[in-house]
Amino acid sequence: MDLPSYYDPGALVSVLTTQPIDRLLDYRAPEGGLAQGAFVQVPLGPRQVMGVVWGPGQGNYDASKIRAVTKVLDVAPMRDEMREFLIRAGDYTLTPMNAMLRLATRAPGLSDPPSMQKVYRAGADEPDRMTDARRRVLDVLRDYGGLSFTLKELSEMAGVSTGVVKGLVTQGAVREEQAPRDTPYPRMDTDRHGKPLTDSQAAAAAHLEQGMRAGTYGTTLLRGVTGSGKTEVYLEAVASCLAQGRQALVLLPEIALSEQFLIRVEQRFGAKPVEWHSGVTMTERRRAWKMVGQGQAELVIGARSALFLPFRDLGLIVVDEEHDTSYKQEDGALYSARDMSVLRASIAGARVVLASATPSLESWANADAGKYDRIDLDARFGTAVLPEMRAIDMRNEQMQSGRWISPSLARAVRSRMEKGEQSLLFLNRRGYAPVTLCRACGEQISCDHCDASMVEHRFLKRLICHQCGDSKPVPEACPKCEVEGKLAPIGPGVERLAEEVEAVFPEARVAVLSSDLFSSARALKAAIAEIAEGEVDIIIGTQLVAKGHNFPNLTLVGVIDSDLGLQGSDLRAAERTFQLMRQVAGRAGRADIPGEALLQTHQPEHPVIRAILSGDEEEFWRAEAEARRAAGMPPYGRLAAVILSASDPQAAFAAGQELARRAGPLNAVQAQVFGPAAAPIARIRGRHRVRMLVKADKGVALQGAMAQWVGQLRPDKDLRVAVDIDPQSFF
DNA sequence: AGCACGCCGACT
DNA sequence: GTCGGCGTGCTC
Repeated sequence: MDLPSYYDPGALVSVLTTQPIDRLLDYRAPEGGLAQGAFVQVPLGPRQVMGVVWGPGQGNYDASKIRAVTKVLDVAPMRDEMREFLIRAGDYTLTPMNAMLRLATRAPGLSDPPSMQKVYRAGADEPDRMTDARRRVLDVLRDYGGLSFTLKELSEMAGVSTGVVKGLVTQGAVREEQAPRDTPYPRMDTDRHGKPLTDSQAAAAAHLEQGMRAGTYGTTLLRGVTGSGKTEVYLEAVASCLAQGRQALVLLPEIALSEQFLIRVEQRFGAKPVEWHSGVTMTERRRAWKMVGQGQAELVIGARSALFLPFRDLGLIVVDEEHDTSYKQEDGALYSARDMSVLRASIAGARVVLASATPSLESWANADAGKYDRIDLDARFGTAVLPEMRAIDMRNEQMQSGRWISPSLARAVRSRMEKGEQSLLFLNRRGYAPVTLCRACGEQISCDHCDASMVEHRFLKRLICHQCGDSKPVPEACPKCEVEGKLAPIGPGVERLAEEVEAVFPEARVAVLSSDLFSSARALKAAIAEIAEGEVDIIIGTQLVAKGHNFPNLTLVGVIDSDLGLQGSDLRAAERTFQLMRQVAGRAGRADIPGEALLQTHQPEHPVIRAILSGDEEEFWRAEAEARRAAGMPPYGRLAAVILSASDPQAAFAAGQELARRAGPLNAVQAQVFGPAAAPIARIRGRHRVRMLVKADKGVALQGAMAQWVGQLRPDKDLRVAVDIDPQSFF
């Protein structure tokens, strides 16, 4: 597309706004003209809204009604590369452009004039009387030749009160100036050296650096078992990218964005990188967004939304824990941050590193097909070795009812405790009990708004719906038959497991790591630090512990229910279980003591359990890939889902049936339609959900057909239609 | 998204 | 009579 780079004052331009209007609006360029891609504020009815100059005016609107752009915002214009990325990502995910623009402008106060602050630098005059305190202030300013500081910084550095600085200002020895509050980030020092690399790490790093030097798009799958030093390896690629003067982005699942990780990056590059995630303050967000756009932020460590930052010259995207399902989620748009990273990089001429101990089948298949390079880091860093993994066949264990720790597992834990080592009991279920049943009438307490079962949380003394977050006190009597004292918890959650641990190991120091038990990230960090220092004998944890914490004294991992996630009709269940177990097992024995992982299972001969125990991942992937290929399932076929939701269940279902009848656009591309059927969670927040599934061959232009197909539904205020291309769960 | 316009029920 | 419910449609 050939667009002019500049529009003269009074010229017609088309503007894409963040308002849900599915077309461009024409405006007149203001005094001073407009750059292509400029971020602007424009009048829309009685309001002022944000937009981007998208191209020349379309001229299809009554000229007398066309208004002028109000003002040009003080931020770098959108680059063509970003524009193309938004268009293609929007086309792929069937997301309207205004929603794409909202993703790309998720920083507050972009329309505000640049916020200023007072800064102080050396002045021309000498003070009339020199004192000790004044001397120190002037020394600081001289030592940092020409730099300026805020009042607080300067007085603290000089060790004087702010009054001293003010006094020097009236004397003319210090100058007070206005400077923008959004300041550039410190430069990364790529000459510092990281931890010494092992031979295989050095070889992997060299491979990535060679790719970086090519200066063109390319994706590498970096497969490395836990503790193999993936991070050190990809930080070398980051160093090489920064040394070329290009920007780098490291994406992490939100939960893995820990202080620990940031400190590691700071140690490597001598300065803090830019952070981008939900916890970052408004002012910092705006600063980050602007500086990234000006190329004055070199390295961003962020959650998936960081992918939409306006990089000026992006050279590398690292997607760490690339298999993590939280990369695919809705925040206004349904997109996979992993796939979109590859798209963005291919447009920007950047490299991608997909890092994981347990890659997604999609990435494995892309590497297998030669679309991605692949590097395997198998050697563990230092002396640590992979844990020994064994199954505990629960069919042979003497289990009491209401107990979940088998005698074999208990023996193993006890023996670790005697040696002063730590054990982790893993159960991926928050709360006390997943189900509360009435023993009088059989009623199961479920959420009033969703179809999910309410989970008892005994620490909080409430029943909580894990779907919508609604909660209520645990009732005394059954809400259906009103019999008192007959409600019984069924099945284990981590809280109940903690109770059992206390009964079986009364002398043990126990910590429960579950996201809902910590009010703040700080509390969680403190608990993790305590565990790392050996203050705990037995750790009970949910999925939370499967992500990158290092507990050197942890030598035993017991998986309470390895069968959780094997059953069910979700095609990805096997893959998820495999990944999770490899990761949890990877917690054990990271230091110099060999670890042990014990999986409690009722089906030790299940292929997934066997593959985990054998450690033969390639075999697992190959078998799984073959099954998917035979079924025409992703990544060897394509899927799309439609979720229809309405307050009236009949309305949602009727819309689904209408779509099923009018499948013409899909038939045209030989796609099959399944459904309508109740969605996995058929009710969320009082809205009834119906799901349709579309299956097509790979290589089919599915988006166009889907858009046409869904477009046949006449708009209705109550009915909501969401299309999910490449859904993660299928049923 | 907002906000105005507009066309029908219970109040001063 | 008229205040106000929120359905419908427009915003360059």
